[in-house]
Amino acid sequence: MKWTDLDDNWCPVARTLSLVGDRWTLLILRDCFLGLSRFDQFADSTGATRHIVSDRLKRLVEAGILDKRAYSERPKRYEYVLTEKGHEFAPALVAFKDWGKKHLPVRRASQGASADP
Amino acid sequence: MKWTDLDDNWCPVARTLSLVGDRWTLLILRDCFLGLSRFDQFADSTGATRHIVSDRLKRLVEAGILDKRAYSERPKRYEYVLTEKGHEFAPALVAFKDWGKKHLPVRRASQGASADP
DNA sequence: CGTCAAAGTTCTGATTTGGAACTTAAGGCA
DNA sequence: TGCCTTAAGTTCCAAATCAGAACTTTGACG
Repeated sequence: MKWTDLDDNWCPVARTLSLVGDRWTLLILRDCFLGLSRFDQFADSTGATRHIVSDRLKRLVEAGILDKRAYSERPKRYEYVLTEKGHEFAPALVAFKDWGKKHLPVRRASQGASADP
Repeated sequence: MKWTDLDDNWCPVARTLSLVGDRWTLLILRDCFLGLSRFDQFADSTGATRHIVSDRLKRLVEAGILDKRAYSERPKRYEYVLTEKGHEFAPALVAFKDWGKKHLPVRRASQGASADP
């Protein structure tokens, strides 16, 4: 079974997963909530390949979770920002964050600041 | 980058995703909250292949999210139940459910009952 | 004995991913 | 002018993962 087949599942959790149920998509969304908005930022921050970033951004825009808009006309440059629908996804990421902080302590520092977003 | 490399990321969301950041794992967890506990139930309910179910249950048990225990000695038969750590994952699934119900209405009935878990 | 059930494991071919290089369209600078 | 840089992707191939079906094991049932 392909995961996109879940999009008409009776269960709302399954439908949500058909859209955002993979790690890179969710990491990109996390980045959006942290204020990142550009292609290279997502690629650098998540560690996903450019190929994956491209694909996932496309999906998120199609789904109406992100809005793709030009912030420069010449040369054409785009940024991705959360729509209202996207913003409403916040509780899920907060739940992930809370659970991770409580149950998955870091063993060693791996990268980035130790800020607490 | 492999997704298991996220397990020591500074971000708790990333660490959580390194463990449960794939659709089948999250669907299996949903099933646990719905009261399912056996291998074949997970396979039937999620539509994942037995191979995947086997792999994901192994991970979840290793992570201390599920507890594997025999409910029959002869023949040996096992069931999987949420640990306390697993139960505390509920808010994340509830957030997914709420978001899905609000933003992803079903277009056609695909399977199962229309209950509202 | 033959059949069934549960819980997996194994096999093979298809799909997805990872990693790196390449493209396009300017801008800066020497 | 020519060369370097940035941003946002796309393309390529090898490697990893997945889907689907069949097979295994352990015992119960009739």
